[in-house]
Amino acid sequence: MEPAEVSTKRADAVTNRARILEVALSVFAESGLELEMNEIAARAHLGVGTLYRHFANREELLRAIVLYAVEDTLAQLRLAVSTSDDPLVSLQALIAAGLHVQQQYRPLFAVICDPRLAKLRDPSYGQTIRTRFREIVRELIDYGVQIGVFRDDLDAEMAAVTILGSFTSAADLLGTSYSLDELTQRLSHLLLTMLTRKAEK
Amino acid sequence: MEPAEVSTKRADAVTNRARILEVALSVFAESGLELEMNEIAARAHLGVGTLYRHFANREELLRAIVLYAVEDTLAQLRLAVSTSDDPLVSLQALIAAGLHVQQQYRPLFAVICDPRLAKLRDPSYGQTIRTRFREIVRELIDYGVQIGVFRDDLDAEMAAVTILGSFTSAADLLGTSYSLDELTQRLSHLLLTMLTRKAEK
Amino acid sequence: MEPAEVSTKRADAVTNRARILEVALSVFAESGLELEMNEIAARAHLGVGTLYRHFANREELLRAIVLYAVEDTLAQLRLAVSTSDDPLVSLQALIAAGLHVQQQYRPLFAVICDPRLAKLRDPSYGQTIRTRFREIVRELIDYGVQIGVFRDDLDAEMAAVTILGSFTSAADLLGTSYSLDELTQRLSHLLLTMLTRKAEK
Amino acid sequence: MEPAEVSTKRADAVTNRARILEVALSVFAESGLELEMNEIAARAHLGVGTLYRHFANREELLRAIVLYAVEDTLAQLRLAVSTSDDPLVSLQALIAAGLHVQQQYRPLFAVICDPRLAKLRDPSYGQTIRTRFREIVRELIDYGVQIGVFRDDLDAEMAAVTILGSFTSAADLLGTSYSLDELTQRLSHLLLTMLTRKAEK
DNA sequence: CATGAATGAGCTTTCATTCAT
DNA sequence: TATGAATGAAAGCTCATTCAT
Repeated sequence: MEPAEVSTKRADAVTNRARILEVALSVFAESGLELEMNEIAARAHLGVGTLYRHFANREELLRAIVLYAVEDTLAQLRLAVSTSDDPLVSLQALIAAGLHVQQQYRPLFAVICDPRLAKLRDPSYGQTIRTRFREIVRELIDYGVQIGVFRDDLDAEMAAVTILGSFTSAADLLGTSYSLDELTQRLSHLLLTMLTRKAEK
Repeated sequence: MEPAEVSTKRADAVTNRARILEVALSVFAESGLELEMNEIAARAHLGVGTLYRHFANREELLRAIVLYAVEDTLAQLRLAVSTSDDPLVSLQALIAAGLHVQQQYRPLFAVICDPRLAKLRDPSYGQTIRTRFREIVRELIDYGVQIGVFRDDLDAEMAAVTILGSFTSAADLLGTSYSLDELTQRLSHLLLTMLTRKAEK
Repeated sequence: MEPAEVSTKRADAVTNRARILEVALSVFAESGLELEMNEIAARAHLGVGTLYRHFANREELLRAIVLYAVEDTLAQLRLAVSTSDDPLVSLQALIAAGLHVQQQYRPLFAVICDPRLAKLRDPSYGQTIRTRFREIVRELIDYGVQIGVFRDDLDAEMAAVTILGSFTSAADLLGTSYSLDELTQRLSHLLLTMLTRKAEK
Repeated sequence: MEPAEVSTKRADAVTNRARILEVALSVFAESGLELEMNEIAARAHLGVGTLYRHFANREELLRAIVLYAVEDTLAQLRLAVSTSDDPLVSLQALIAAGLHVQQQYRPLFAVICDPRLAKLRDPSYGQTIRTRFREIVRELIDYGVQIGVFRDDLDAEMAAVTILGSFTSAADLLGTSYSLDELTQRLSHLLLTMLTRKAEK
């Protein structure tokens, strides 16, 4: 059925790195930085030696995992933001993406501020990541303020940080009680309410 | 032989448990769930054997640490909230306490959603903690809405979650760039702005 | 019978380092630099963990072994040389000691010129050892020449090297065919013959 | 299909075996018995699989290396000895060859007495090698004594062993301080001095 | 045949836990 | 009762060997 299945071994070799990373990401989602090489090998139906052929050691694999998860998350958030010209629509998409990504890479955000991450990358790496996350949301807010959809009395940087934090805390504190859709609905509603200046008097 | 000595030893034992916990908390703040029994014993100037006299095993010590940190955090947040009848003042105090506690027990919040925590307690424990955190903030919001200080179009539960999340994310994403005071000022201003319905037009 | 046997555990702790070194030396004599931590632990009737309590890692243990064997060998050779004022007697004692030490620390001399030794010690270490070995024999020769017992037309440095080499090669090439005593007798006779100028004509 | 191609392949195969052995010898000269199959394959620009086509396993390769080095060394020593009818000239040539071969196959002599070598060959092999080395030098001495060039009061067997040992120890103990030529000059001078009975008084 | 990716036994090292002192 | 040396299960990593391509 699948033409990729024809050449079993050499083709596998090419895709094995991707397979390992895929498995490693899911193990990471369960165990965080404490993932075990043996477990990844077993789950990928590979010998440990094969793991070490693709990633020289545990650290390098962790680096690859974090890099992948961070970049993928950033990509998902950016994509969500760019789906529409309407900041309100973009925000909703961002929230959906933000909550979704919490499920996908559960321990990622815990790891971003983990002191052990510093050992994996140069110290500036964490700082850079944080800035990149903030900037995505911040640009959306700035744009929304600029075209008059969001209120103009916001500390955009802090608002971006609060929004990002709401993804994690909504998933953590309410994720077991409500569905992802419900959370998305309610968080969208709340953030839209607070970010827009309702017509009053 | 001398009863005075016995009671002294008892007193030492009590003191020891407190000292261990104190030391363990500071080790926890540095290393998270990966803390080592030997390090704690050494820093408490005790033999490991003595450690095991107070905590049957590593798990129990971790449970005690998390319990202590959680209860202390809840107490600090509750105290902050109860400092004033004015929800605006309470909110500011809550934010200051929330940010402060992030520094004090850095890895605690990362750990609350750590899959390994589930092994430490019965599954309902995490749920209970989450509810207790939410309720503190939620009551403040409800009260503020009730007396007309906060806007009445809020999803109080979700707002509570967002506020709690903003503590962690502000500390994580901006903690290295700004002082605790600055963060407190700016986050207070932002949240007050968004939670109150500004008189307009 | 043995009073040392009374206090079983704590006394052992004190002597354990010596026990490990003793076992390690005999394993070293069999396997050279390739000795295995597990084997040493097993032969010393200790858990591996105990090994690592006394020697931080394999390298440190190897360093200790080589240091011990080298110093012990040097001491044995020096002691032998200093047994008598008569260079002829000293030489015989040196030869006996040199052959004996070949049995005791078989792979030691192979290791002294092993490139891996350089990783254990600073590069100058090997050079220093070699000089110290040479000097012991050289001083004996110089003294013997000085008091007219050895012939005066010798390259003392090279003669020292040749004598040292004869210990290893005699043990290697003839050690399986003759007893240590026989080798000592014959090598002594040969070297005395060659180092002294027989009255002739 | 084409016989020409077959023979080409055959020729390649033969060349390959020689190339592998050549590479293996140089790796052996650097790393001794610890040589790695991958490194040899890489340095020979071959896949490991091809290595295993020529040598069934690591042991067999080691056997081939040692066999080659030993036979080559024996051949070089024999050739040196047979260059002249004059034992004095032969001895000088032997010394030059002996020191040269130390550089060429540095770890070979260390390995000859390595306990692990015993596993590579039947126990008699080492014995046989040792005898063959000894006999080369011994015959030279016997001949020299016979024609009155060397003194007649020598234990020829032990003298042979001492001469062989001087090659290794001169290379080990002085090889880093002097050139090969210098060592050859000085060792020749020393051994000639000691082996000949100087005309005196 | 040549290849080199895959394999896994085996080695070093760590650290929670025990127990003789 | 406090101590910390001893323990060994378990984790990371290497490298000789196999086998599908």
